[in-house]
Amino acid sequence: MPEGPSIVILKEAVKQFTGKKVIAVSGSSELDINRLKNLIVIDFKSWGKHFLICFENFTVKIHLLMFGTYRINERKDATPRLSLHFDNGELNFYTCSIKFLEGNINVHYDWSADVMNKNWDSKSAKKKLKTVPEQLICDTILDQNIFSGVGNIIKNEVLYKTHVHPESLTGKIPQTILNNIIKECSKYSFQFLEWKKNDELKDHWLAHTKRICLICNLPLIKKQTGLKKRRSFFCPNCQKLYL
DNA sequence: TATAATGTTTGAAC
DNA sequence: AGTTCAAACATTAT
Repeated sequence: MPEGPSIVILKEAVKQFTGKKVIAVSGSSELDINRLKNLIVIDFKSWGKHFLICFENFTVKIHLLMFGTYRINERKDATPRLSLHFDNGELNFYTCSIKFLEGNINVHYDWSADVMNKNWDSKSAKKKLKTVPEQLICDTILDQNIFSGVGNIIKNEVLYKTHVHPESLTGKIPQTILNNIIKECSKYSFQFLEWKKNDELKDHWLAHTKRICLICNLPLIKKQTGLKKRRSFFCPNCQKLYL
């Protein structure tokens, strides 16, 4: 379900509750979620895959992990982890991780790391890349402190589009190529957003889950790569291995 | 039907 | 002490 763009869709979908008071709270969360009752939602934000419900003195951080879902003004046939009721509707979250972040939200996040944030800073990402030259690029791209919001699908597509082998060493990739990877991580996330909204995301996949390279017609390799051991789909012929 | 997958944290084991 | 790795949390498409 959730890479960064999916959380942006969620954020846009709940705008109707901004400025509204929470009139009822329920859910299976182990946290003291009753503290939300009668509080006013100041804002909804996101940082990569984190969905943030901001109140005056603290923020609720929701992470959908791999299988999390939500419903707006609807319910699933399951117990919500968190359910918020407003006078104009309800917001239900299922199978997610919930945490409280105390105080000013800006203290908790580096907004420049989020590839979809207006403060996204590619130069800052570039500096961070320089600190991990020995790391495989497939792991580096999934590092949420560098490319917050980028998930495994985006990783595979960006590496295919930039012709870089996922097992390349970050520090051995030429600067121009690295710049292109950084740019694509953000650019592809916004394309992902539009395609997802139109329910046509999979139609645009060039490498992810694919078997044949569109460029050379040879079979793509499917392999768990890097320390993160996430699956990569790549063409060893068209994607250069930098070592 | 069994498997694997858009993810992350935690804590045991080494 | 640093690393590596499995477990845990589930759900759903193939």
